[in-house]
Parts: sequence; C-alpha cells; structure tokens
Amino acid sequence: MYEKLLNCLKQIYPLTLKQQEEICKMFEFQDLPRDTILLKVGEVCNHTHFIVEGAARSSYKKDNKEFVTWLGFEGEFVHSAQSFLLREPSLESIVLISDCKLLSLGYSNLELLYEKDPIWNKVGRLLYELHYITLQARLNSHLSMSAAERYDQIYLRHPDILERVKLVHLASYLGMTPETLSRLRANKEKRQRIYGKHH
Amino acid sequence: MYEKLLNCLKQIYPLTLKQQEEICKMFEFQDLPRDTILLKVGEVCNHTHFIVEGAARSSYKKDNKEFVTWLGFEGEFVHSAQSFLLREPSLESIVLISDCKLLSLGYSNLELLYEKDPIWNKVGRLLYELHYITLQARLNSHLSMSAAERYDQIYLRHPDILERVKLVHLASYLGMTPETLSRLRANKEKRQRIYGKHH
DNA sequence: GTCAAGCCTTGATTTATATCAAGAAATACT
DNA sequence: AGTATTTCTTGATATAAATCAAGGCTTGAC
Repeated sequence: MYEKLLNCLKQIYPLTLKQQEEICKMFEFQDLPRDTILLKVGEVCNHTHFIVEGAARSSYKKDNKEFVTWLGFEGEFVHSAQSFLLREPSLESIVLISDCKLLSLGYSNLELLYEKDPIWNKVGRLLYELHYITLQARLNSHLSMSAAERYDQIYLRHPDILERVKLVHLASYLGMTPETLSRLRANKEKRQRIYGKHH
Repeated sequence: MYEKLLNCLKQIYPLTLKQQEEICKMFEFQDLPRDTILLKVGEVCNHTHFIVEGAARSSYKKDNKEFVTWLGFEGEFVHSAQSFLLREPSLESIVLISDCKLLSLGYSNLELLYEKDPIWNKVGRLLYELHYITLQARLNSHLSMSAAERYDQIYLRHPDILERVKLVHLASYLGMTPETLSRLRANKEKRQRIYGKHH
C-alpha cells in the first residue's frame, strides 16, 4: 500500500528506514468511489492526497464553463496549492475521475513533519521545484503551440490519458472545446502525413 | 545594497542576524547595462540573480518568433528553473530589459547553503511554493480569459509594467501579437464602458 | 431487449485573434 | 538639428478555434 508513495519519495531523495516509517504514519488511507468531491470551491484545502490508484481532476468554473487546471494519476499528489499552502478558500475544486485509493496527508501533520526532521523541507522543496518546471512547460505549450500541437504532444507522451479522461475534461485541460478535440482526434492521421513532409 | 534582498527573504521567513550575514556573503554584486545576455539557450544556468534594480525577461524562440515566458523586476529572482535546477542546457534565454543592479548566487554556493543550515531548504521550499501558485494563476488566465481580459488584469495590477517593457515583449508575455495589444490599449476606455453595464 | 441519459461526432456559421502591409511616432546616431 | 532605425499604430484580410445545432453512439437502468 505504501510502496508507491515511498518509491515516489525515494526517487526525489533517499530516505532512511526510520524516515520512511515516520512519514507513512502520517498518511491516512482512503478508498473512495468515482465522482467523490475531495474539495469544493470556497473550502480550505486541508489535505494533500497521494493517488495510489485512480485519477482525479482539479477545475474551476467561470461563466458557467468548467476549466480543468490539472489531471492527476497514480503516483502523483493532488491538492489546491493556492488553498493548501496559503490557507485560503480554494479557487478550484477536486473531483475523482475514477474509483481511487488515496493516501491523504493533513496540513497539520505535514507541519509536524517539517518541524520534526529538516529532511522534509528538502523533499518538499524538491517536489515543488519539479512541479514548477512541469507547470512552466505546460504554460509554454499555451504560449507557442496550436491546439493541434498540444493534442499531438499529449498523445505522444501520455496516450493512456485519452482513454481514462472524458473528452470534455481533456479538452478543457488542453485549453480547447470538446468539438475541437474531437475533430483533432479524427484528423490525426491526415496531419501526421502533412507534418512528415516538412520535418 | 543587500537590504532589498534581505527584506525579500525575511518576508518569506524570519532570519537571524547570523543567517543574514551567511547568505549575503554568498551573493556577488553586478552592475550591468541593458541588453546584457545573462543566459543563452543551450547553456546551463549556473546562477540565480536577484534583481536589486532594473528588469529582465526570459524567452525562447520557435519558428523564428520570440515567446516571453517571464518578466522580472526589482525584488524578484531570475533564472531558468528548468536549467538551473535540473542542470541541463536551458530552453530559454535571459536578457536585461534595462540597466540592472543584480545580486547573483551561484549554484554551488546555493548547495553550500543548503548543506550548512536546513533553514535554507525551508526558505527555498516556501519560495518555490509561492512561485508555483503565481504560475498557476498565470496559466489559468490563459485557460479562461480573453486577450482583452489578460490585458486589463495586468493594467490593473501592474500598470507600471506597460511603461517599462516594450510592447512586443509584453504582448508575447500575455500571449498575443503586438498588433492585438496595441489595439486593446487603444480601445481600453470603450471596453470599460461596456463592462460597466454588465458588472 | 428497450428506453433514457450522457457522451461524442460532424456540419454550418461566427468570432477573436493572427497575419500582412503600410504609414506614423518615437528614439538613437552622427 | 537632421537622418536613420526602431517601435508603435492602424487598416484590410485570413484563419484557427468557438459556438450553435443536430444526429448518432454508448452505457446503464429497468
């Protein structure tokens, strides 16, 4: 149960057995059905959830439209960074896309960890550094890529996502309408041939 | 000279006098003219620069077009996160927009700090957490806002930017062409009146 | 198996923004 | 000061993607 979590953390930084034990004690296991709402807009996010199995999405609404800010899968942490870290009402909600096994860490438990052993500040720092780099790449894809390029990129890197996430949500995550995504999917082969000529 | 740096850090986390001294020793002062290239694409970013005075931009090229990923001013740190943290060739370049006074911290000196006192891991973590939240807000503005809304937002929050940054670069930073930004600027009052009716 | 609900696709049309092009302002250069 | 270069504005046109609208699949419920 805790293996995946420990693997994830050990990839960031080597941990002693004692440290591994220490951190596992802080997490609480949850087995939740699909469509469970982990966090609502306006609530303060009090947990970060490590996804052992399943998938989740973060999103917010504006003008009655849903905007997906994040899609998370096995081996990743979910929370509203803005709410969890700044201790303010969340601007986004978090909902399970499929049945999930989660390991959840409360904010106060995380604070205890930070106080107990400085190693956790280091792990936290490294985790956030990586998240930042990932997010920057995503922002760049919006600055300099077309809808088709963004679709092709995710198709290449995470083909599995397409099957696990509803079209509407993937479209929103990629910053386009479901209709556009549907058409891109249908035209895939055609585009591929055209690109081939140039590159 | 070091005041601004220390103020910035102390706002993140309180520092003892000893710690303040310790960190200041690690920074090197630089007074550089506008258009100085701090980092080229393909080089490994070996410093993070704290801007004491002046402004800088990060950007990359694609299809001969420049995309501005970041604009930085007094009181902020500049570096290519991807290159500095992952120790790889940078995907973006960093150029000074105006004459700048910088306090620059080498990667190896930062590592020394991290080893010397665990407090710096905490400070680093908090800094990156904040950066992450800021970047997420920027991504959201691309997911759910129109070009006009993005312009109006920066106009409200950082009206000074408009005067300090060339139109081309601000446009790129906001994810639009210079022509579009120019027109938005010209239409500002007209839009304001229309918004007024609805909100 | 049939019906209903939700999800995806496809087509026609509209719209925001990009592109292309030329001229006007501003800035820097000698 | 006067010219050259860069930067900004404005207009005309093109285009990617959104919106509107309808129909066809899936999936699940009874």
